[in-house]
Amino acid sequence: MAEQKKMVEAITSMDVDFAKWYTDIVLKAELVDYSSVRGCMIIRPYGFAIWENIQKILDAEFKRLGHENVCLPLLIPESLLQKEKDHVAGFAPEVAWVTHGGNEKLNERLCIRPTSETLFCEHYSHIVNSYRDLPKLYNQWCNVLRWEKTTRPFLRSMEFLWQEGHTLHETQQEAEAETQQMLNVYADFCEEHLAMPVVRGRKTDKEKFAGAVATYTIEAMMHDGKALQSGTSHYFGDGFAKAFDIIFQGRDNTQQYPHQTSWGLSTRLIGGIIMTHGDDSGLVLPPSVAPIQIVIIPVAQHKEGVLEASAKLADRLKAKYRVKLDDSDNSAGWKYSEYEMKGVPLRLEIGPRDIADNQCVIVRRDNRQKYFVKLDELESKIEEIMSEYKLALYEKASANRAAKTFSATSMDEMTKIAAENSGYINAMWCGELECELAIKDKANLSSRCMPFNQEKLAETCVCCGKPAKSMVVWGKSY
RNA sequence: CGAGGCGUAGCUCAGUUUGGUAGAGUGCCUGGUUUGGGACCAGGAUGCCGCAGGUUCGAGUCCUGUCGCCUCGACCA
Repeated sequence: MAEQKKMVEAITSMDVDFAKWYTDIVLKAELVDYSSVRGCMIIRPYGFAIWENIQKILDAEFKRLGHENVCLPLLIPESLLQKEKDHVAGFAPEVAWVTHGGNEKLNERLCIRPTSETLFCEHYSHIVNSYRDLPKLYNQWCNVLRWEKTTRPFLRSMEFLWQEGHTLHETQQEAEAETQQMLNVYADFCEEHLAMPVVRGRKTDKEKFAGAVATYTIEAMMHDGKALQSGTSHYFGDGFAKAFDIIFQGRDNTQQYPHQTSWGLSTRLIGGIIMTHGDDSGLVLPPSVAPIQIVIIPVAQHKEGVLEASAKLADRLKAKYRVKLDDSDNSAGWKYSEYEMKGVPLRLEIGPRDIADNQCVIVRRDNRQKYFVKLDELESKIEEIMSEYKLALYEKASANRAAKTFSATSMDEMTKIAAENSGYINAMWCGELECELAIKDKANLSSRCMPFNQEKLAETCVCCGKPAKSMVVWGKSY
């Protein structure tokens, strides 16, 4: 493994100040710029390209599973938002209101969507009449706004981009299966495309979505041991349907309420990618979503034939990869640092010596390992290196998670571990809110989820000692 | 929303204690030499000192207010 040396003095080291390291990367890799509105970020081309790649992959998967894209309004009338009482109670503190149209005060305030359940419900109530109209499998890619108190680029911005799937089903079983299916779509996407291992599980009642019967989540662990809720999928039962009068005539000729789901994944995930794979030289991107997968850097480019050879390689690789040839006047060393900052998975160097030997040099972003590759076998070698690279990212992230996952069977043990470490603590729980609050109070940990992969660590609740109902992953979250 | 920190050149910041010509590094532009890990030389451009009031002969500096950003808590995708 090549020596890991910090090349870029401009970034704060992640061990010194992880939060600062994060903002340094976000700005210096040109993912975002701050805007003049608090908490709202400008997503720059390089950052947006990552999102577009995420979109492309997920959108294809949604459609493969039968979902259709739609576009609903940005504004929600207050009366509509108010219809489901748990939902409005959950979101009221963080909605922004439009009160005027031009100079005229509106009769009814309009809320800027924090999420679109209510809009989908209203629409569904118009278009669903029969079981033959079901299921409805809609999704939209859009922006939403939540009046957040503390904001950070990607991780928690007031306005953010996401997709929200909203589906209606004839039966509970179908809706529950949809909820699980979509959670797995997210989880597989994270693991296969983003090289981010996730824990799949269910949220406790305290942590679940406002108005949901059940909320499922995928939790990723960041490099500093904190958890990031990276995607959620909710089962609503027929609560929203009742509140919004969505009624269909069933196969048995009776009036019935459909069962509903929603699921979402946001630009927050980009923050997750940064904090999962990044290092002191900058961003480290998984190939699936990297805007540039291979950067070609001509060495001694003023010498005859170098630029021509570089351009030829770029054309050749463009058939299969997102490639950039940097023939700017900056020195080769400058370019190395620049594209490391930007997390480009592979760097291809080609100079006079390589041309003479009919080869090029390929360098991996994650460990700077160098490969001397004959041009005849370029594509096959790149494929090999790329898949090793991707695997290495996944393994590094898994190793970090394993090293920072603990378990506890008593409160003393739990508080001690929490005080000395950052990470997940697995512990048994009785299911009572009281204990959840007590754990927050004593160990400053919140429940991240009740994993589907349960392990019986003890018979009793870590907090109260009463019989335990499930194992919970506890931690600190973003 | 609580506690703390910060707003001066594109960026990072010094200058504020003790009021008196607006600074450095980096980046940017021009020309030349370089080019296998952020090159070098020479020349050049760039400021409503966050904003609004006030004190003063004079304010980047003092006072009041206000807006914004960052960090840590509380709340949340």
